[in-house]
Amino acid sequence: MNTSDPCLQAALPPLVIIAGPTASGKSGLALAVAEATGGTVINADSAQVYRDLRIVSARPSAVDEARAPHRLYGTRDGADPCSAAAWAADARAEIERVHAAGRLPTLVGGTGLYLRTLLQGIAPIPEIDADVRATVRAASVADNYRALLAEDPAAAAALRPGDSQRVARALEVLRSTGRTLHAWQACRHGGIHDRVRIAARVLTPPRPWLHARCDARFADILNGGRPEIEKLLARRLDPDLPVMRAIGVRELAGLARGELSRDDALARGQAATRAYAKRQYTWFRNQPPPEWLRCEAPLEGEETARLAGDLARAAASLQQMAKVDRLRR
RNA sequence: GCCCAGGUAGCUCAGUUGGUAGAGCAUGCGACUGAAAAUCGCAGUGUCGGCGGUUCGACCCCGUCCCUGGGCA
Repeated sequence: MNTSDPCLQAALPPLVIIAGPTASGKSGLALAVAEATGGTVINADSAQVYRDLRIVSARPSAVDEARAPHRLYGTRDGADPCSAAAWAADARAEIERVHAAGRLPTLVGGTGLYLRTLLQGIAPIPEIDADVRATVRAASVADNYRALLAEDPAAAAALRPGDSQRVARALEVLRSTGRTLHAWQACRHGGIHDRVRIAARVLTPPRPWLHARCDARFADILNGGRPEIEKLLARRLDPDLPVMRAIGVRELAGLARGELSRDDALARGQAATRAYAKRQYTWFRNQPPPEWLRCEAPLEGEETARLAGDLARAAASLQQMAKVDRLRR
């Protein structure tokens, strides 16, 4: 398909994207858009995909979910780790399904890497051999870095010696596939950015406002999340699994085991939430394309409804263009 | 009232046999190609409790006062 043809481009189906830091009001905005358009909300958050974390990941409530269709929330078992590529494949399928039903998909979430993988694609690296992975992940960063220096010096030179995650990834890709990560990354597969028309908003509210919301949210999680954490702990999952590393899990687990006081658990969880929000500000400030519009106003009062109206209108005009184009043909 | 231990970065604390100070966390900035709520990198800040003394020089030694915690009464 020649996507440089303006008529064909206009026929591309619309996609709303809402991104931004945690606790910025994304979910409420997505719900408002879905209600205004009869659309479907699709999760783009790496922790909200896990069934085990409803309260701790601040997933939309059952009441919210009843107001509009929600997809990819709590669909994955904690023992089954998600990944950027796995999520992108799921999201792609959901978006196609929603478009096939003639509805508007609204992607909402704070995991920048997931959104970028969906839109731009990712290197087509095969699954890592389980034994290779287990060996690499069990070793210390220092040992892995030393090994990488010997096995793939170029990769080692490009990474910081303390970057445990990336050092391990580079090493396990090389050992499992026989090719370097750099070689794999020469191409990207699966991106859908040229198959949809996007209306995107990045929420970047004032930092003090967001910090207050982060603190209040974690206080709620601490109060309400204990049963959920006890169930999760009873599963005795590998502590390196993503579910176990989600913000709040370590703090609530420490409290449940009596290793942390309530005040310490609260302070640590709030700090972790704020630090995470900071990383998201940095990502969304610098990574998305310039046509993703920013919204710096705090989402409170009428602001959510107003922004939702904007997005619904933007999506409607994209949809209208596609319909007119189909009639012409 | 007496005795003891302390008062150093926003917080918790380290330190200097006397040469004006440092880590973790927090905060800010940044990176980010398959566990990303992950994993990393960089940066700033101090009247070292007040006042006085000794000294070429005090955060460190001496005196005194204030404050905090503990003990005794």
